[in-house]
Amino acid sequence: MSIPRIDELTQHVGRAVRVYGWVTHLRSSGKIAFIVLRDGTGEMQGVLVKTQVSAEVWERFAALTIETSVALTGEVRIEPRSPGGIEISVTELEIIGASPLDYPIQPKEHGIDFLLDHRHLWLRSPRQRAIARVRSEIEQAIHDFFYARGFVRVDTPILTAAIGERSGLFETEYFDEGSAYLAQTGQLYGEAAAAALGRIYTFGPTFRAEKSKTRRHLSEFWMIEPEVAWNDSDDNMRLQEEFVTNLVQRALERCARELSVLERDTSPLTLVSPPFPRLDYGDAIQFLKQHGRSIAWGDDLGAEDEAVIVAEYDRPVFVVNYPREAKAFYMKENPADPRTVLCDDLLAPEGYGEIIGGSQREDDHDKLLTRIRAEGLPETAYDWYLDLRKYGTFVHSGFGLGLERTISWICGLGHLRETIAFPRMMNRLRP
RNA sequence: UGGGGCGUAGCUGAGCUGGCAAAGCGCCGGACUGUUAAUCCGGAGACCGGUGGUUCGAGUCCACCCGCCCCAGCCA
Repeated sequence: MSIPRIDELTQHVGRAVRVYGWVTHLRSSGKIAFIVLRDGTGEMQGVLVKTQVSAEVWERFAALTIETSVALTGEVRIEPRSPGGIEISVTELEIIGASPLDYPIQPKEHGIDFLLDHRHLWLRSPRQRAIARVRSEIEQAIHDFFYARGFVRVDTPILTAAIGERSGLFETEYFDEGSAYLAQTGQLYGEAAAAALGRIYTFGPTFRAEKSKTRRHLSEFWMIEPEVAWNDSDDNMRLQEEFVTNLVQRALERCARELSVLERDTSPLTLVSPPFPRLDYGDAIQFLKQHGRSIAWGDDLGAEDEAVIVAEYDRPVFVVNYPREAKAFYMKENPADPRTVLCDDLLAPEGYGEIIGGSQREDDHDKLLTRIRAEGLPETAYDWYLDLRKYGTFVHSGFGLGLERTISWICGLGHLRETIAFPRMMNRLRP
């Protein structure tokens, strides 16, 4: 007897099979009973008729509960009335693992706190499965995109000395070396790798100990950070718009079913194509003033400011060349206006905000050292980073794409916490 | 960390100016041979987040504490 997965059942019509899975739904009408079974690849329905099964099987059905794991044996039929379109006439029903009556997740509304407390079980529900599949598809698309363009994937350390940016760090003891910190970015290591390999990208978890409680922040999130030797800031933005367009297209092509489960209106996504508008920071400030925002040159853009800008366009928007003080120390001074740096933020439409931060990197050794000192950063921690400018400096650029923010936008979600299997937030370390 | 909101049955959630704590889902018992979150009849299940206070009387008013949600900041 063959033991197909549910997504393979159409190849077994007319034959008897055994299918393993979890009971997601039970219905009974006296002498006929239905079991909806889920195995991760799909859903199907088993039907039992009392007069056609043994008394033992009928009694076993009566004992079934939601999320019991079972094996159903019977002949496969095409059946339009079945969820999944396929049905098994059950002749044998084996209970693998019983499930008590208090299974907490019901097919109804629950509060978010309750759901996150039961995240390990919530993952089994259709919406969460759809999001997980979109995430997996986008991750694969990322690797495919860079592989096709000759990029080398480089894995950067998670335990680091104090380097990176200014926001909060998670600290831990590290042998005799004092404190280690969970990485906020792999970028600096990516720059070293770019000098060795030309075009690289990193793909890994990053950590921020900021006490932020918003729909757009997690303590642990995954970031994709390409770094390309000899790319200037314009090359960098062209790579970004091509990359983001590619990911959106991939989701539209390969995740139509999942996006439908998520009730995502895909029409805004179909508009995403290069080139994305580029708005100079100074022009953005002018624009915001004209729209009644109280903002001055030098200020960073707030969430409301971003929303006003994004509302003007039907696709992601670059805001480029911010004032130096608003940005990280490693960004290259803008030759056309030294008050600013060669950088870009990519703002996603529909209120999703920043999904990418990118820049050309400062390749002048002395200017970089001046910046490190001006920010009061520990100079000794950056000696190796300065070496990249000492031994054959090179024009290079890169960016960081927030995976969860990108998934949240593509799936049309209200909060980052659903985009990752086990989200880490300031008040949530379990499950 | 600042501003706003919320906490009532396993879950969701009414409860007005203080006076016997709704309902739905789930669960239990019963009916039903094609159900789709099945339907119909019956049932159990609540020290109303905690501590103190006001009052003849507090889920309701007050103080403090705890927890959560939303917004802002930080950023991806």
